[in-house]
Amino acid sequence: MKIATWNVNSIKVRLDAALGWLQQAKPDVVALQEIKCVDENFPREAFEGLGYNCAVHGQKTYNGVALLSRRPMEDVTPRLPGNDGDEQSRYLEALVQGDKGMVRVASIYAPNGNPMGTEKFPYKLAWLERLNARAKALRAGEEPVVLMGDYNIIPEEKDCYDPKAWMGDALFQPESRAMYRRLANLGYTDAFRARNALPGQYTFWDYQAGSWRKNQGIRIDHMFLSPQAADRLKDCQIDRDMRDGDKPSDHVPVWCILDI
DNA sequence: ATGCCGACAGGATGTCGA
Repeated sequence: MKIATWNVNSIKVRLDAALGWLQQAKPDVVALQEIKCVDENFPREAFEGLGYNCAVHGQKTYNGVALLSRRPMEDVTPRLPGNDGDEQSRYLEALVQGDKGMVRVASIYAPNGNPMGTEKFPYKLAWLERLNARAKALRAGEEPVVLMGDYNIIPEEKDCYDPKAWMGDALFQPESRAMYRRLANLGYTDAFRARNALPGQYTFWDYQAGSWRKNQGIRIDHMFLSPQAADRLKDCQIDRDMRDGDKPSDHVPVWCILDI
């Protein structure tokens, strides 16, 4: 089973690129982030035309997450528990049937947290705290779980082109990096790092300053696997070529193969 | 030190992203 995550930075602008990528990459399940549209405006028919079911937790202008799946989805649940007053659409969970068993998946768009010194950074940490609690509850179920998306966390120095340039940024604060480690300490595996230890493996390159041309990127899109999912991990890679296409997103897809 | 680019809402240009 091939499972992928991609921050598309507007599904409206990225629709043609997404349809082309789906036909070439042929994932079974896809988590999308930053769809930037309300549920009614999500281009369901286009994805259904390629054989995908859609689950959408949208929002006007900002944020918005979705799940695509060839197999029907069950237990479709938007929002992270822990703060009913949080209006931002950043989390969507569902249960999917594989050939050999079930897998629970979540599309995650963690807050950016910049600029430092504003309320945005505490909001980021509080949101990640809620994600940690959900991850802990799911781990207790001892089932295959994939928590994937844009975490807005640079885990280590080798995950960015110039650590000094990111020192003052919310994505590289010790508190942010600690939240990544806490997921690992719960028993979740960073699927990409389980397969590839090299530095310079990025998932995001800024539109500005020729970042892509100079390969000045960061790795912030992650797939965290519960122990039962990690046991079945066969491969995990970054579709970096997608940064080269026509009207590219600033993020590229990350995918893994699970024997499920 | 800041903007660079791109998307959005709306109909000019400010907000946001990372």
